[in-house]
Amino acid sequence: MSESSDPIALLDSAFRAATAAAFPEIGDADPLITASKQAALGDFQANIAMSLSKRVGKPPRDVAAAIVAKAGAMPDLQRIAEPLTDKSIAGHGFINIRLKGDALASLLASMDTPALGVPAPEVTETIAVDLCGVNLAKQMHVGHLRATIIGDALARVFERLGHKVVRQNHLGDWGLPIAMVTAKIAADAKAGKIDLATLRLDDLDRAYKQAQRECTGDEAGLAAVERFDLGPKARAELEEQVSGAREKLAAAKSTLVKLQAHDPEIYAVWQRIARITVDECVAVCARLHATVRAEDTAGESSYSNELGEIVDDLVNRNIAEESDGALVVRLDGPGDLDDRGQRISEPCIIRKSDGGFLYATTDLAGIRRRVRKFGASRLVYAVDARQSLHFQQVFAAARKAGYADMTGGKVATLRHAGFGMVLGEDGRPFKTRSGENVKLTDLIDEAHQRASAEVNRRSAALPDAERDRIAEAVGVAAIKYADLCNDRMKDYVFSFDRMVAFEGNTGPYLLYAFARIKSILRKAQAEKRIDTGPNAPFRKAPLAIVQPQEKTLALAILRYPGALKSMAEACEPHRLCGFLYDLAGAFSSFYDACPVLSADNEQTMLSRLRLCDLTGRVLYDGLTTLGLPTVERM
RNA sequence: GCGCCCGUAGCUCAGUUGGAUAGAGCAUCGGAUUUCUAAUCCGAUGGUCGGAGGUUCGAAUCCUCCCGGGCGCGCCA
Repeated sequence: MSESSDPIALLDSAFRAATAAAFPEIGDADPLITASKQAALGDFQANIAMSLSKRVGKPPRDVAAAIVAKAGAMPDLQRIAEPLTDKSIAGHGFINIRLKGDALASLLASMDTPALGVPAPEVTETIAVDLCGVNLAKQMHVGHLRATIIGDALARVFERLGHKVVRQNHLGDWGLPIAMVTAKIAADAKAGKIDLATLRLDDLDRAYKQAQRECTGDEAGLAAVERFDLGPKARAELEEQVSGAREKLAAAKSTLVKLQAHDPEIYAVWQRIARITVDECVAVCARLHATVRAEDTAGESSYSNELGEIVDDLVNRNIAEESDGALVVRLDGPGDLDDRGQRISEPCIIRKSDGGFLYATTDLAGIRRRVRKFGASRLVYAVDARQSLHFQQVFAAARKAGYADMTGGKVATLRHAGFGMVLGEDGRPFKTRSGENVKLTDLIDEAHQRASAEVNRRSAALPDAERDRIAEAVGVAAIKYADLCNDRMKDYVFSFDRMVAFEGNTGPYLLYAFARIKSILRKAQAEKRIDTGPNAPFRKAPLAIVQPQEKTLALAILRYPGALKSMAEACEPHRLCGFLYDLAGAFSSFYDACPVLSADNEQTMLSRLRLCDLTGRVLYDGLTTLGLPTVERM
């Protein structure tokens, strides 16, 4: 068992022992160690005395005094904490704890490894992360932003903690809407209107929308005309429109049949459309600094020949039943609870009365594949919060069907990491002026452009090509951090104007802190002739934690492993964002108050240089785990 | 009608297992650069934590009810 560098863990075990010694009748009790909110009171506090007071029948301050008497005498605690006395007890019975500078130094030193204090997982899991979720023949737009950014960040944190991650881009590439656009493209190609070889996603996007319109007849309008007898002209126009739409729809349905039968001509067109879509999606994700590769794509089409089998299986085992001609899985039984232990009154429909399958059927197949084929013990879905009920139904149905059962008797954890909407500054869903969805490429372009203006102004001396790279990184970091730093479940307001300031709690602020550290290291080498290579001696220099800013920085760094764990457990990237912002803030204060290269003496300089280096590595690691790009200077 | 999510400073948001005087950023005001990048730092102003009850030594946090906003709810995805 390696020594933990987490002060809370050390204090927890010490105070646990002290409490057991002071009150043997209680046995094991959580000492309730937390970081102090106010540095003036201490670094950490133990809140156990208040909670124990009633159980042992003594006033909280007396309980605290008894624990302090035992804890103060423990060698383990004496080594790391300032002496504990009655003065350590404050208020109702809070025990304030202050760590010694040299204890912080040795904790930092033990964390100063390539893993940065992050322990290997007790069990290496395979975790499937559903992310991105694009549709065939459609440009990635702001609706895919969060699914991509959040899903990628979650995938990264699981990987960082040592798990195996399977990314699944659940591509919407099957069904009638897809057949509509495929029919249109196939017809246009046959008529020589378009060239499949040079077709681009923009063309497909337009064709998709047009196909949707062409297949949608104004049946209600026609009915109204007939009912109210609004004249032969209106009637004729509507009849023509409706019959045209009916024709197109019939053509789409026949295309769907051909597609499902892998008709060579139609299937080739469809494959071409899929290729164009996936290539573009991968390219946009790369610009977003999100890892989504072509091989991470798992289209709905890839499940198409499993759906019948799944439905048969559920029917044969009496899990699904008929209801109004459709097949449903009822989920209102005692064992069919959602994540919060609530009963789900709405059944999960797995087959329509016309025999067609639904997205719930596909998602069941997805769960089965992820658990059985990939061996995933955890399934995480970064999908819009509005699909919450859908996922609760599908999860409950999958559990009922045993599709989440793993070999060995355990049941895979199914989790919907839902997220709120991206809003414009008017508080309504973020759209362009004309009401269209904002394309991600346009979003990135604008952030890049706005960042360029700043970079050109502030860093005019850097070469053009580097300035451009920095601007793109700053823009992308701004977009991603703005998205990740809020509570996932809430809607958030997207504002270039606020983002372009690049001040305060923003992605660029974090990048800036990192760039300043890199700058110090460059100067150390260039001007002080200090070796800053991978095995440089300064990386083993004794750390001296003396100034308040050094202490605050040290305490922040030590929280890193816990911050990663917390983000992964809650599937909440904003926890790591908060940590990184605290760390960057602690560094900025340190930077301001504690000269590094011009420190009073050599030891101080080397200690601070090592502190900078460690901070820089934690920042880099954390930013990378969130999926934010970094730059060496800016 | 039922269900889910949300409501914290002028604005945008944090707030850990229930813990001390509810915190940041932006905005406003005032300071800091002969010294490692001022995209920075230090300080000030700013609060009926939507409301009312309840549980508790202690509630923004847990429970109940109400108000307000958003989103869902059997054959779209």
